[in-house]
Amino acid sequence: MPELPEVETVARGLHKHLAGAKFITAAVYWPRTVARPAPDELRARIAGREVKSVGRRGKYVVFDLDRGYLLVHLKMSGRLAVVPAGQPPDPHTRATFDLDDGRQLRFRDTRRFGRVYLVDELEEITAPLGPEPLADDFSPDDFVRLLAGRAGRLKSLLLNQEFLAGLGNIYADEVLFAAHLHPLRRADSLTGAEQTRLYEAIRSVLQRAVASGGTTLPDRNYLDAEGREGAYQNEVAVYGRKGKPCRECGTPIERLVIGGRSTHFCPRCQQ
DNA sequence: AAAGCACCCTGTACGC
DNA sequence: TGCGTACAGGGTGCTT
Repeated sequence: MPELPEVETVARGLHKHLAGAKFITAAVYWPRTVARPAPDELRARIAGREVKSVGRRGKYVVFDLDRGYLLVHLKMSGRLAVVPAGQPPDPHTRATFDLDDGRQLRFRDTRRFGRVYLVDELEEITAPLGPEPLADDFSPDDFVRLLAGRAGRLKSLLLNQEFLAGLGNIYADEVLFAAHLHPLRRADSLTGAEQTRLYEAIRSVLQRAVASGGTTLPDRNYLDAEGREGAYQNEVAVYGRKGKPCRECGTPIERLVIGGRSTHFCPRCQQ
């Protein structure tokens, strides 16, 4: 499931291959994949657009074009890859973008939840997003201010992209374990020390996961732009480990559902 | 502000 | 072996 570290890894891989490349046309095989504008209009407007750089905002892959932005949200199963000219089509391809050198950017997405956007201004899509947790200027004080007045459960809050951009179900659970905080804790009940611990956990878990190239679980729903697996699955402490011993204290990991999302935690380490 | 839920989808795990 | 069903996930939109 692509979250911040996976999207970051994909964006870096794409930047390597696409910086300076020029689109000539696009094809849309599943119309709903293109959220805006209409698929026909996207095809017309992408022609001649050059990729200045590829980056990330929250869980969106952002193609910074010479005019406007192409954004892709991978959701559950989306994958982006650049393939050589003439490569035979593969299953679940929802949209393709032809480059003027013959190569092709492909968007595959088995579950069809992923979305593509072509907009003039980045903010048209990213305005509701909270801050970037790994930004250099995201300070502990910023985080404390963000928490102020939040009465919800920590797990739900971490998943809220308007609170903080980029965490998904896996890393939210990993962050709470690293911070030794119970997922059902109310955000406004944290002591100063706990707020700091949570801030540090968010930063360190995400940094380590980016350094590992993300998490590829056994379902292999995530592969980077080059088709490689991540390595952070080897460091996962709680996610998907229900019943297995906590790596710190040996207590069996428990699972409960919060806000409709499965949540994994150590009942001893996260009181 | 927060919580709960249906919805969008499909591959997979499970029970019979 | 083969079938049907439940479930997982991120995000949106709706209701309470």
